[in-house]
Amino acid sequence: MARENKSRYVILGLLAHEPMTGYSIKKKIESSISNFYDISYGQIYPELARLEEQGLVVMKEDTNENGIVRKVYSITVDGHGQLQDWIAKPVEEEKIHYDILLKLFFGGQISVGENIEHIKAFRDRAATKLEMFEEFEATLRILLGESVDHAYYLLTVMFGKKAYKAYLEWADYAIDYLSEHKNKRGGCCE
Amino acid sequence: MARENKSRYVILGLLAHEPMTGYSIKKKIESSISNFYDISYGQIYPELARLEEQGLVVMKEDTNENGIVRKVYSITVDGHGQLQDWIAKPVEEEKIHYDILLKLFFGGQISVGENIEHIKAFRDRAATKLEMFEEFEATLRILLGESVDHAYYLLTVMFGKKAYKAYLEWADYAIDYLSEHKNKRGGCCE
DNA sequence: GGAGGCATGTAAAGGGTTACATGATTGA
DNA sequence: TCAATCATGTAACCCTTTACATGCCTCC
Repeated sequence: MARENKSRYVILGLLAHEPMTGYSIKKKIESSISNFYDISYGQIYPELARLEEQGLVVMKEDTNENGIVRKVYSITVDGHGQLQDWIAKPVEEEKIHYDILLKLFFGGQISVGENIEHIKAFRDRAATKLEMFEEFEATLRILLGESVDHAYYLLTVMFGKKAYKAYLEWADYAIDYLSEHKNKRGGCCE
Repeated sequence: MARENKSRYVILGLLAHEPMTGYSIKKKIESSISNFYDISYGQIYPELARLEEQGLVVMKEDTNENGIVRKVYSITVDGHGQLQDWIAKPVEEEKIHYDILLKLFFGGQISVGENIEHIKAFRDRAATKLEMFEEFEATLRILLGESVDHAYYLLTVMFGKKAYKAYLEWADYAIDYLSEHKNKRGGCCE
């Protein structure tokens, strides 16, 4: 995590599809991969400037009828090359970095009830996300013929679906488990 | 992610169990929560100094028979209070931040074969981790009576088990899916 | 008139990794 | 003797978030 400057490749990846402004890059990320990736304007604009300097993207000012200027960026051949190199490189090892697990690991420091509340909140979020991914899946399966990209997008959505389904099942299990234990013995902190 | 200085609470959490040196804190993390949390010495030592300055831990120099000094840190009442406050606070929303999903989202930029290779590598890692979690589970179920902490530890292990099982199933599905597509149409980049 | 979206940025601060630096002990 | 483990730290650098700053347009 952190060493590789993913933001630059995500930006290049989106520009490989179509020219965009910094603002639209942000919006696109929010509407597509926000579940797997985050970015802020504080990263996008300086990164676009750097990419331009290095010749990986080119900027064209687009003035509309009202005289408002938008900076539209397009990917160059060099940029495309670096993008492909990055995508083809071996995938970084993944790690589960969830607050819930860290806090649960130290769960003995608070009451069983508080731990259950934490898991319930997690459970609700997982349920919402699962629904969302299921809707995405339905939509995508209809659009599937249109472009090869949709197949890859679908695979990421399927990951989300299967992952959150497992998370939800775990949460139900964990809540049951702790509820039982809470009843069996009074607990140290109840 | 990032705004809350988790490292300080993880350190406090471990010190709540027993006094430790910076070095042993690192080792403990590696042998227990390394799957859910990472830390480096570059974080531990300065953080311990800060915690001491703020009175959340106290340091005692422990000189052994050879005259070697170890700095052993213990948590204070204040430290314990802040630890509990943190654990009791609502859990941060979790996000799936996996390189594999980012690269797969841009999978159309490389060949189907390369994408399959990426997923296979992911699959193998998931299989290894799943096995590891299953072994942890078996060990923990035996030790379960010893301490309340083991129950919470078990829950995090169960999460790992269920998560990686789902990841593994997804990977098998994704490999099949792409293999089929590869055979159906030549693909743009094959 | 005001809210919300479009659009572009900067600056400070914080969190975290990597590399460097050092040195003793222990077991093979 | 050599590698590994115990043990403590610093410095540079990078990535990222948050907050601030600005201004136009459109729709209600």
